Amino acid sequence: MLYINILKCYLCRLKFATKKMEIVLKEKIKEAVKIVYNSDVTDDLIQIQETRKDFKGDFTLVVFPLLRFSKNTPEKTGETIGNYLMDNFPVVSGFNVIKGFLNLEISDAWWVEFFGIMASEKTHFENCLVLKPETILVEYSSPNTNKPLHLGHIRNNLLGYSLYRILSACGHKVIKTNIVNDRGIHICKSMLAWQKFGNGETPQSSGMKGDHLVGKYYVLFDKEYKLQVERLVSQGMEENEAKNSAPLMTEARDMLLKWEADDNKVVDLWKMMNSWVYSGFDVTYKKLGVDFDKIYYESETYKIGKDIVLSALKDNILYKNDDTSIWADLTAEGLDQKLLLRSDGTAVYMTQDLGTAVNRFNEYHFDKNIYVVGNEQNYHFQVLKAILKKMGYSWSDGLIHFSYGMVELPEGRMKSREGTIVDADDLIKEMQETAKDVSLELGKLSDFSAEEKEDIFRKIGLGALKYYILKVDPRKNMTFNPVESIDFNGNTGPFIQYTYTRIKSVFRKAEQLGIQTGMKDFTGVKAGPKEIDLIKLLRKFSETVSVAAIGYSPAILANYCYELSREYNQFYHDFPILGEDDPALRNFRLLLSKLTSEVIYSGMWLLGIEMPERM
RNA sequence: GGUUCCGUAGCUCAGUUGGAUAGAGCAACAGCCUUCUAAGCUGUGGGUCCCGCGUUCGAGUCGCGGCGGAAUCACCA
Repeated sequence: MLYINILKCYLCRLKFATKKMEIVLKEKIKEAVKIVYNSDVTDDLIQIQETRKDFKGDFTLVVFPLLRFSKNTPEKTGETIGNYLMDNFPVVSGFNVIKGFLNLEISDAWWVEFFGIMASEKTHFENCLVLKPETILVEYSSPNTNKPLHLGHIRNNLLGYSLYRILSACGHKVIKTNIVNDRGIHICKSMLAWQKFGNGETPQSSGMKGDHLVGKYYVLFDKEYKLQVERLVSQGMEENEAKNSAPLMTEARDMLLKWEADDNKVVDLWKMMNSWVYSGFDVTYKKLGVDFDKIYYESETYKIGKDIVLSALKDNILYKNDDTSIWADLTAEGLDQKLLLRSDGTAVYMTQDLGTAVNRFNEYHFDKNIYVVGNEQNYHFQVLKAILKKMGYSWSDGLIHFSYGMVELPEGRMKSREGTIVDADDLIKEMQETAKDVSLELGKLSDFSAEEKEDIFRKIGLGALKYYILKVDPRKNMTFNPVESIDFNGNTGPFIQYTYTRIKSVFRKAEQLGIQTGMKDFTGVKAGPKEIDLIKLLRKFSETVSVAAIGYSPAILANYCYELSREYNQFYHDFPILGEDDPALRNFRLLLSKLTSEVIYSGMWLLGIEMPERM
């Protein structure tokens, strides 16, 4: 009899260990209700959640929904079900009922065994894989070529790149794309200012990064233009008219027309200045650690957009105004009229986005096309989708605007006029320097070469910056506080990196002492509550990745990494690892540490954050 | 005015499909380095979850109505 029980117990562990405990419990509880109350329950009535820390137990059944079957008090019902599980499901080692909550205790041995299975999985992403992988385009960055990247772009790039890694980890085929806004009146402004005031200055001659040089002339245009407007207003002209007829503005508009007419001189200037900007962007992208599989240029897609608009006009999907401008009427969709081609025939932003979307679909036949674009463009994407739908492109349902919030400074929005734009290159540099200062003060890296040290400072500085931005829910506007962002304690990237390096350090020490690591023999180990807490948290990794993918939220993953690091540090503080005399327990703790470091590494990797081996 | 998003501790933020006494970090104060990295750990204080009504066994979470903030509604991108 005893033998049979042990065998039964063993079988049920083996069978259930690889499944999710919640699912198994659900089945067992269904069975309990069937047998004890002679009723069939639907899945949604059985709510299992992890037991809150303040109570004893591992999983909790909310019994309120089951009262209709038991026709009894919550306490009695919980007790009945608890007793049934105790008798029929050996993994349950105890239970208690508080109010309407049945707290189930899972045997420590089960957790240890489950941990063994987790530790032998090849990758930690195995359980994240989706059944039906999709082809997903992720568009991010989308810079203008008239000024350098700033803090807002950093959030955009980090979100886009992390989204790429998270979706890929779930088995999707993800293509990273970037659309460069390389045409339009704003580009002409920089070009015109350079032509007029530049005296042939180049990145080489000035020693300036190309994107910064071009940005300088964009600002200069604005300055000179404002002076002209002021002058006209003081001569008695009305402000709006002055803005329209200021010589610099009319010249810029002329230039755009010439550009669209392929005027050689203008196109050559445009090519030269854009190439400056691109080489500048490349440097910044590289520093940020982001890249792209395919780069689109508006200058190449706006004509496709024009063709699409003209053909839709022929099909009477669009209409022509008296002044020959072309519009979409979206009032039936609850939106407004939208201009698609100006009366002079030139394209607008929407025109080229239509072109890009169609172009992309023809190229990739994507299931989803995710636009990582700020929430200031919510309306734009609503309109884009509506127009494509109207034009009969059924795949427009797969267009997703991943709308993220603005980055504000403590004193409000960044404004170029007030010079409060936080430049991407400057910020990266500052973060690295701060990392350097902190590291040197702590003085733990004295045996490293200068080059190795710089690499560590870079990882820490960027880790701090990336984590600071990614830990916030992408949909929300966030405040960037320059003082707080360089804090390396608490809920920060460096804290997580530090936890990782601590574990690495344990293994280095083990090697020095000749202690074998990676031993999976820990039979009979009695794990403590802290260790089981860690196992529970590690177990949640794959689920967290899935949730982050479905919700398009790297923040969920970032917060998970933090929680795991905190949990591990508590464990690390209270329990010896290498100092543990019992070899089985030492093996167990070593493996627990190893798995933790791997999960932290994987989680941070999905965020695009590099981990130093020492710090 | 229309549409969308947001409102949680002094500050910055968590809070998976509605669940128990709402959590972290920073800042403040008090402890812990002769032992695997103190970028760590432990403790104390700090809340009208914007307000009201509703839905129900149960609402920070869902619905409606207010209040407050942001974005947008361009022949700019």
